[in-house]
Amino acid sequence: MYKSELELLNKAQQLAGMTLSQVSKNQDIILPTNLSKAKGLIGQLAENHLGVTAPNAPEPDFPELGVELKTLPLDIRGLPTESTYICRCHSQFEPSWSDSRVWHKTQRILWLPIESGPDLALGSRRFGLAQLWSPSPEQAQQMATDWEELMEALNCGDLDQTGAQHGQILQLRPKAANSTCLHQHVGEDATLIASVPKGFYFRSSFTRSIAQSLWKCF
Amino acid sequence: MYKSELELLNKAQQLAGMTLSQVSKNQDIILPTNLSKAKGLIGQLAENHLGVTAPNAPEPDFPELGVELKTLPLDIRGLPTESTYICRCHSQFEPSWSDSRVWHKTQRILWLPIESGPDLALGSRRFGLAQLWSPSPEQAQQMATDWEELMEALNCGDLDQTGAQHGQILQLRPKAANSTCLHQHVGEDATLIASVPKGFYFRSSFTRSIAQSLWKCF
DNA sequence: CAGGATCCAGACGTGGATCCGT
DNA sequence: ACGGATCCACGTCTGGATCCTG
Repeated sequence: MYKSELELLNKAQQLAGMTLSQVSKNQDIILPTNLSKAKGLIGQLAENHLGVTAPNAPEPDFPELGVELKTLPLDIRGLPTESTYICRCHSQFEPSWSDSRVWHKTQRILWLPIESGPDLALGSRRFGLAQLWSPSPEQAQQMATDWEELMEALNCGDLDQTGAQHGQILQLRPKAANSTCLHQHVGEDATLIASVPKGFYFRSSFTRSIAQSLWKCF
Repeated sequence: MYKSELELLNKAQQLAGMTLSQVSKNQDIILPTNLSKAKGLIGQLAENHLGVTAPNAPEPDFPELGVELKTLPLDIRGLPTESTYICRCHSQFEPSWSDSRVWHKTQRILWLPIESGPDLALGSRRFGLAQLWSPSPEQAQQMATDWEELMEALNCGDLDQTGAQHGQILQLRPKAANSTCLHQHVGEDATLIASVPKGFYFRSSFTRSIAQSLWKCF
């Protein structure tokens, strides 16, 4: 659909200053009073605006450009307070970092800021100025290290070493309908290990540093 | 749910003589004028009547008994005119016939006859007398041979040898939303092969022979 | 009329994230 | 404020088979 990153960026930057009320009206969508029962709504409004064709695919949102779209909720200080979901962790069939889903999803990201906070009515929240981003070489190196350590711990069955405490940039967190869900995976010695399904996330400390590097000039 | 085959059989035989109108009314379901846009309807009415709990599971409909439910449409002569779907063919992770899904689905079948034919209004079609069935030793042997030949051809990439012409009892046929769907599978030398997703079926000639052996005495 | 093509309902899985107790 | 727990939308897959054309 998009022929270049610039075309995509221009389209995304159209949203700057628009409220969720305006954007949802354009799409004939009625906003709920809060996000508790519609946690992915803002991301989907953004996807709709940009014409993402295969929202649920295990590839970047814009496969032809290799670009992934992420909304980035910012509090009144202009900083993210939450971690950012990247993708599921399956632990199997991922031989190396450079073939991993995490890497493919994070090579090139279109960050779309959105005002957030418990006291801010949904309809009046405004989008900010979208920006394209890639990890710096140092960041990419640290992500690789985090990923390899977490994957090795998983594959060895050291579930102790896979908690949300581990990893400097990446962390593993539960990713399931609820804590009763179990996912089986195969350990190094072919034993079966059951645990709650997990996903890779950017730590909120990392998304905070990204927000500062991108928008501190304003 | 059912404690014995006999209990299940009794429940299924309650349907004998009942029309689709009656059965669908009991379930508050409105019949369409024909099956072209609801091809699985009769099977679902039967499942509902018998209280099948996990209709989409890759196991028999009554796991505690190892029994699979199949409706069997019979024309005015009392013979099936169509093949009977068994299960999908994935070609991988199925080391032997006795561990195969085909075998697990066909060891023990509860056949539920239903009147059929293009000139017979849906609502007036009647169920027949349900009967339990297992393949004879000779039939089981032929099914094993068919399965092994088809699976080997698939795994060698000899797609020519996997058409609906092949197999005396079993046959492979397309099983997909449409012919544009592709399924990747891994050949013996780890090459990737793409083809339309396929399913295992009983040939109509085989279901005809079953119908005769079961009901010729009436 | 054999064999390839197709259709629906409902379960399941993935991507979208935020919620909320300690 | 950390980190475990949870919620929605919707695309995909599976099981239910019959349709339909050469």
